Amino acid sequence: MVIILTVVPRRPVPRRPYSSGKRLEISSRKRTAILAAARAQLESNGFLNLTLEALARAGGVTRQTVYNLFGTKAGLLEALFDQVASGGGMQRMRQVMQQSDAETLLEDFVEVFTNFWSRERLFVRRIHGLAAIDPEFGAAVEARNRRRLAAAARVVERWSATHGEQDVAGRTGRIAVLCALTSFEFFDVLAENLGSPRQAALQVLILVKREFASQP
Amino acid sequence: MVIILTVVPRRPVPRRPYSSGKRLEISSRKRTAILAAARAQLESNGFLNLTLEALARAGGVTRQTVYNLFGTKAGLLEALFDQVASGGGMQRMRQVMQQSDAETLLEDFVEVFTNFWSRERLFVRRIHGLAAIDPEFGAAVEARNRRRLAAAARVVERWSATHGEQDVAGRTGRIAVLCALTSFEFFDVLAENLGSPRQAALQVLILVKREFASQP
DNA sequence: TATTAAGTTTACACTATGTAAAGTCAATTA
DNA sequence: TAATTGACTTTACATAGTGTAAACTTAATA
Repeated sequence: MVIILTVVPRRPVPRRPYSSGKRLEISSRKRTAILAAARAQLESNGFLNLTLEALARAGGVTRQTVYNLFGTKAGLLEALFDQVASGGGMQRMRQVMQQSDAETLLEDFVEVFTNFWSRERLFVRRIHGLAAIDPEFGAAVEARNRRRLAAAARVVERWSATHGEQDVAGRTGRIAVLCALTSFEFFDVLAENLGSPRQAALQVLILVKREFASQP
Repeated sequence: MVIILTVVPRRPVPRRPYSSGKRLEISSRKRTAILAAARAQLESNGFLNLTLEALARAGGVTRQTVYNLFGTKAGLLEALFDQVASGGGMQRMRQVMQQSDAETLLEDFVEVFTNFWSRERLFVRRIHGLAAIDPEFGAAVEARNRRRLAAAARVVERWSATHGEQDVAGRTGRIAVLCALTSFEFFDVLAENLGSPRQAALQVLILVKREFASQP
């Protein structure tokens, strides 16, 4: 007869409330420090040489603390990804989409992305690279791209409504082109070849306007 | 007193010739099998889950054989990269660049790349992704991109010569745009959004032609 | 002042890369 | 045909990184 003992709870049930405060602040500061270190490391040395050991050292904590805060390496990257995306000006998208004038909407749409790609260029390059080599991670990034596609669709529809043109086929094509022209990958290659992100942003706007001025 | 013995040579100097033949064939077949397995693995499961152990199993050899043949994991990837690049139709570039008619040259230039990106899409995506996350590997890929930039420059110059237009500033801008429009990254995003590589290739050609028809 | 939770310390299991050296065996050559 | 050769295997080991577990430390809180 086999007797299986129940697992002993590691942390006893608390018998009186304890909502931290100062301790949570310290914890949060460490969290921020680790994320900052991860970002710097990722941008300078790339992903393959990014070790949690070095990260913990740079953040002034132990490797175990990193695991306590983020669970796994992938979890840490996700957290970093979210932090940059939310803090990087992507929330301006909402205001922009409220824009009523179709022409201004288009210009602002382009500007929001070229701005973001420009400021977070190295970081986004690494993240998208990671998505390209790893299917699992790629799925997470693809979800965000779909949101951009949806936004692009609304921009095109707004445009078509005021300019009263384009059949459905032409419209979907235009959405795809707008999406591709405002993609990070296109921006990055363009910036590389033109020598500066500023020039690339201008060029993207020119190409987008040309696309919308064309008659299919 | 410490006595250090000299290292015994592991493989004695051969005292009679021995140029294999059939054995080299077997070796070469195994090499091919390993590369094929690496490619399949890379395309389906990505880079992070690519282990030399699984590769060796798939190729029907030992892990040590992989090391004998390719040195390291990076060496194996380089070999695979070279194999695909040389065998994938990239050598057609030379013929294309001989083309005298500027219009046809431009069209063929675009076609060579969209063809290649189309056929080797997943593979190139992984390789470029790897270049994006790892600075060291990135340098190797960048060298190839510079070659494409040089080729694009020649195409633009040929065009400007026959069409007798464009100042130097306009020409360098056009080179950058041509390069960006024919880049893999742009093609990949476009194919994703349009639903097929075929459509993407057509769209790239349209955009390139529009760029060259424009007056700056 | 006892309790609580965050963080540290220490230890371990597991996986993967890379190196080293002895052993196997079929193809080659004298 | 028999010794030689070299590609491959087998076995072993070193190193590095990820991830888990549990006991211990310490400062903030009730």
